[in-house]
Amino acid sequence: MSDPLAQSRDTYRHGDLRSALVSAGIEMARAGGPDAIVLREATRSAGVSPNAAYRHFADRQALLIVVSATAQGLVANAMFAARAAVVDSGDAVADARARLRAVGTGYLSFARTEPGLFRAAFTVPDDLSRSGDPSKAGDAGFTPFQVLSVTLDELVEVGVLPAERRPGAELLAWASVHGLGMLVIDGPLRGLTDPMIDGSIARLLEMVDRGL
Amino acid sequence: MSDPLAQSRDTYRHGDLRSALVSAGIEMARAGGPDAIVLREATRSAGVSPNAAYRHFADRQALLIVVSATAQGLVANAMFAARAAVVDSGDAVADARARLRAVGTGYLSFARTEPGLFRAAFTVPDDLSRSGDPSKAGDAGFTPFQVLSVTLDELVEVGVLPAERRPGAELLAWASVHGLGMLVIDGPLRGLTDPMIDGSIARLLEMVDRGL
DNA sequence: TGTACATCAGTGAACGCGCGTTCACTGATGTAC
DNA sequence: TGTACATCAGTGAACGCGCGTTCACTGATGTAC
Repeated sequence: MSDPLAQSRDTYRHGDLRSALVSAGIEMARAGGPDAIVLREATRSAGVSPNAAYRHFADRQALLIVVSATAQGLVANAMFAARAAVVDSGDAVADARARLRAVGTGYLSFARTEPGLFRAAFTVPDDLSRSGDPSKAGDAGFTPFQVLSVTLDELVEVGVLPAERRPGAELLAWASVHGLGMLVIDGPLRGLTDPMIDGSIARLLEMVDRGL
Repeated sequence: MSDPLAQSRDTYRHGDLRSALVSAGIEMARAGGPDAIVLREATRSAGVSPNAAYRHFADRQALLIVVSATAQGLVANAMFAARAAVVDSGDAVADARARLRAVGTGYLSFARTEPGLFRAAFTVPDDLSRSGDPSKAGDAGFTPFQVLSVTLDELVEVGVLPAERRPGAELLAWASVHGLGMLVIDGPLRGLTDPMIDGSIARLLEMVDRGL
């Protein structure tokens, strides 16, 4: 538009096709979850021929994995932001517990406002062995798992969580919150009203706090 | 084979095409989850033309809903059986708690041994308003939700669970266990070894028991 | 008991669809001399 | 500074695929008289 030299080269030498495809994938996932990620559609919205995608991804699955990792980064952002929004009360114990609740709330808010991305993030072939993988980190550089981890560490430091119960505690907290998310966005609890969901979240987080 | 009159009539007047399609759907879901349920494949395995399905189901989605309900019945069976397998110790309190753990264990055993059916059961458009729907009941006539409910009721009767915490307790227990199941079969915890999973299940159920 | 007939569970053929992926290619770019 | 050339990100065309769904139909069955 501004550069007279750049004419029929808009698609040739796209510039950053890889990330354009990932962005398109994210938008498709947002709208319909991981199954809605369509390779051809991604190339279409990048203004490129269908097979151009194969310069950057081995196949559809490869794109899907990157989109999933990116979505995990977005979840991490939401968790991190919710954590950061907890204001210091001066009571270290209360604050640490409030931060754990905030992390859970952030996770579930994300699930509810972006169910498609949530499912894309956590419903794709890939395992915990890579849960520290930087590709899944958000802006702050943490993965969802790591945000939860540091929050639990603080509970130990502050003396709320006995050190011997700390190992593996991520799984317990994560499972509870994740299950509620899945039941609510994709499962049999889909019919719950917002206030009912809010109430359930609060009670669930209480249960985790008490039971950890 | 035995009846000489029944020759070219094997497909004409199939007899019970509807349930043959549901059975085929169950097998497909078993192998690959709800997305693997293919209408044409169901008619193929029933030995019938593709459009014959439309005599019994409005569309693919209608079959899917029935298959999902059937799968929920199978989950209910697993939960009920696990519950029934708890032997009376004479200590009513201990027994009630053991039954809750058994229900959770049964649920997660099902998830692990039949991940495809598990996902078909709980990942399909349908909501809690129908969670008492008989179509989702197993052999004993209970839905998964109902098996959990009666088990929680017993905890109240026995005095373990304060009555004021009873309402909505299903959601808390269900969410925790469901989340672990999803993370393990379909999510980032897929890489966990069986012993690790067993350990997590035990700890999760402890947490629920303590936190409810 | 026998016959006419309505019912309705199945057939056969076709539709439009869009997907993922492969092939041999082209031509703009950056690099070595 | 200019030229030859290798690189490699894109093109264009095609493939095979199987899906869900609709249409007008047929003929076995059960029912009414």
